[in-house]
Amino acid sequence: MTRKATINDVAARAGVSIKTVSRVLNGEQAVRPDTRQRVRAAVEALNYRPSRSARSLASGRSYLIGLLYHNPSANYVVDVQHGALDKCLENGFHLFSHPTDLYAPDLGGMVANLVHQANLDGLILTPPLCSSPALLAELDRQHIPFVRVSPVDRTHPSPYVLMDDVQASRDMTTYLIELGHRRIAHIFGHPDHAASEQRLEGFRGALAEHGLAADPSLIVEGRFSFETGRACAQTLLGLADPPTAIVAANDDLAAGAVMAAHEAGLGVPEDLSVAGFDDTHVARVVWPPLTTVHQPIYDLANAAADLLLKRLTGDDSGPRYVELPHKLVIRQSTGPTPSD
Amino acid sequence: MTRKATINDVAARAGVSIKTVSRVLNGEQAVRPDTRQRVRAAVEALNYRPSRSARSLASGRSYLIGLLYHNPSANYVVDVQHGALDKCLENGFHLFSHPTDLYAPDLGGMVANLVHQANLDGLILTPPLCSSPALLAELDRQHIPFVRVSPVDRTHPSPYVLMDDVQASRDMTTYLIELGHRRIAHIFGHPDHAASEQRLEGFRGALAEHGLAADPSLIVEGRFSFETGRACAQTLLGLADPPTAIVAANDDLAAGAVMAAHEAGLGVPEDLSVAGFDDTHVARVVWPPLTTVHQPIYDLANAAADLLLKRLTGDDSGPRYVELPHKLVIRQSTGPTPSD
DNA sequence: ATACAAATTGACAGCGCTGTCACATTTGCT
DNA sequence: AGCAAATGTGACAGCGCTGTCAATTTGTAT
Repeated sequence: MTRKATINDVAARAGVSIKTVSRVLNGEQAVRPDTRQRVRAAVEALNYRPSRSARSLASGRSYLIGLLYHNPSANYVVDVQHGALDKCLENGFHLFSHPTDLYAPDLGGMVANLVHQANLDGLILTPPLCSSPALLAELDRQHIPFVRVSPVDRTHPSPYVLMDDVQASRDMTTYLIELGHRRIAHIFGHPDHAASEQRLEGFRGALAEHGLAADPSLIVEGRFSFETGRACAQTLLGLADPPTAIVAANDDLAAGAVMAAHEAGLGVPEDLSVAGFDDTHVARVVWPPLTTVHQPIYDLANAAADLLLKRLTGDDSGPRYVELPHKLVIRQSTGPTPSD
Repeated sequence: MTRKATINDVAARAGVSIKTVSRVLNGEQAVRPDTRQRVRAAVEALNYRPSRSARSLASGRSYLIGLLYHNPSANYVVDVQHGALDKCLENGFHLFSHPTDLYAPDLGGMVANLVHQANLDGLILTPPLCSSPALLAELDRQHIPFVRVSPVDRTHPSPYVLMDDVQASRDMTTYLIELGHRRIAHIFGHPDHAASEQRLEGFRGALAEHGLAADPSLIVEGRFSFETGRACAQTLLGLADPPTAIVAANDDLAAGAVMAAHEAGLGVPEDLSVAGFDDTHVARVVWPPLTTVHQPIYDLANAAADLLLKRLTGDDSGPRYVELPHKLVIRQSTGPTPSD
């Protein structure tokens, strides 16, 4: 292996100046097709890769974007990472994933510091970080470009991608109603995650549409975790008139609810239907496998990265936001109303 | 917000040359304490952060290390990432996580290309990548420094961190034997993952130590997945003389086995004990929660990064490898032999 | 052909840092 | 006190690329 080729080697081989090589590499217009072709060939022949550091030092941009998350679900995180990473690599960027504490006293400052230290060109914010007003404000103040994944506040001018949580929840609830359920409970997600509100809203909407009363005792607040799901379900099942179905705000909660049913000697779905949300790994690893809403996490992240990169490269022609479709995944944790 | 401070600003403020600032920043010895102090104060006052690109361009190093994985378990991946990232940040490095296809035709070339393109200073290899001879050979050939997490081949000269899989498996099996089990099955992990062999070895060792015969029909090969665990357990439970306990090579397999037991109408642990391995999220999310071996993934990755960074910064004084302790986590999926 | 605008291309100066090497200052000894 | 050996410090030349701006070539309308 010889020394790594530099732009000078390419220029020499193509018989042009380094500036022209630079032009070709950066897709600038003012290069004649045959010159462009010659440069491309030289790049190919030398297996030349521009140095990120040099390019970054000279241009002021780092070709690095950051993905920030504060999320207990490893599957969510990994899917988001892959979606964003693939798009970045496709465009010659790289991705830094970084766990970030939503509750940090000076969240905005921390993040801004991270951005400067690593010299990031932009950020992808996932829930619940994307709904921290303090963070958004600080990023705006420092002119740090960012996109949001599944935000709730659609008024902020930054680009975002999302799916329709309200509609997805409404669909799921409707599905259960159509199975014959009348007493349907909801385990609320987590107060920090604005999506929780939307899932509740969809739940209520479906009930209302079908003329079902919303019994307040059938709405209990979890924390997006297995343990809280279990506790909430225990509460629900201990009611004088317990529900025959539960719509949980995510899969972990649903898994906890399934466990509580088992513990109470109830069969799922014979005695109790349980629906999850997100279609994470867990949904296929509990017994019975969960009926859930498939959230296109990879695609959301991919689209988010796309939106951000377009901004960074000065292409403002595209849309400011992207909405991706959800899908109901019917598995075995839901069934008809118990016939007793 | 004014323009970001550069090394020149710091030097001016401290009344020294930029070279001296550079010395202080890089912990070089030849600087008098009071000078050092003055520089530190200036850095502090200006909230100065060296530019990664400039430093990297000038020094040839990138202060970036890569974490490569090919692993279906998101929890494993996320834990490894955090362990490595924390250590990197602690040392002014950054971490670049990258999924990598073990089966890629030219794995070595792909990785070498990635390393050059992103200009990585070194790599952390997780299983099963760390046991690809072709990959190791190519990295050696290109003089790319790397450390391995949980390797099996201890003869390769690269540093590594691991826990004792054989002993852990032996401990788990012994635990089941002490609960009274005599017919104990093993669901083998995945042929690509060398740890599988070790877990099998520990299993066999424990049996032998207690004078128990190893019935070949009680050892079935899974693929570290929920689905294969379920299928394997179905096979085992269909045997004329089925086992009363199963030691699975990871938690997903164990979760699948639990599901198979449920489907067969067997209670866990009343009729069948099931033990997992790794103590991932899944272990707490199935019913009943799994008895398993806690693998200190975060700590392993942290130690791996430490080993690598020490090498990179020229400190060869430390050990070449680190072994971390495992721990049995007893939950509710295991119990005494059924008394029938 | 001629003049002029437009399209291409190149020369060159940095970007902010580290490595080299020369110079200045101290220290340890006789 | 006097000198060599440490020790501490600075000047300066890049690292490989992009931005600026000027120079050159090409195309087009006379």
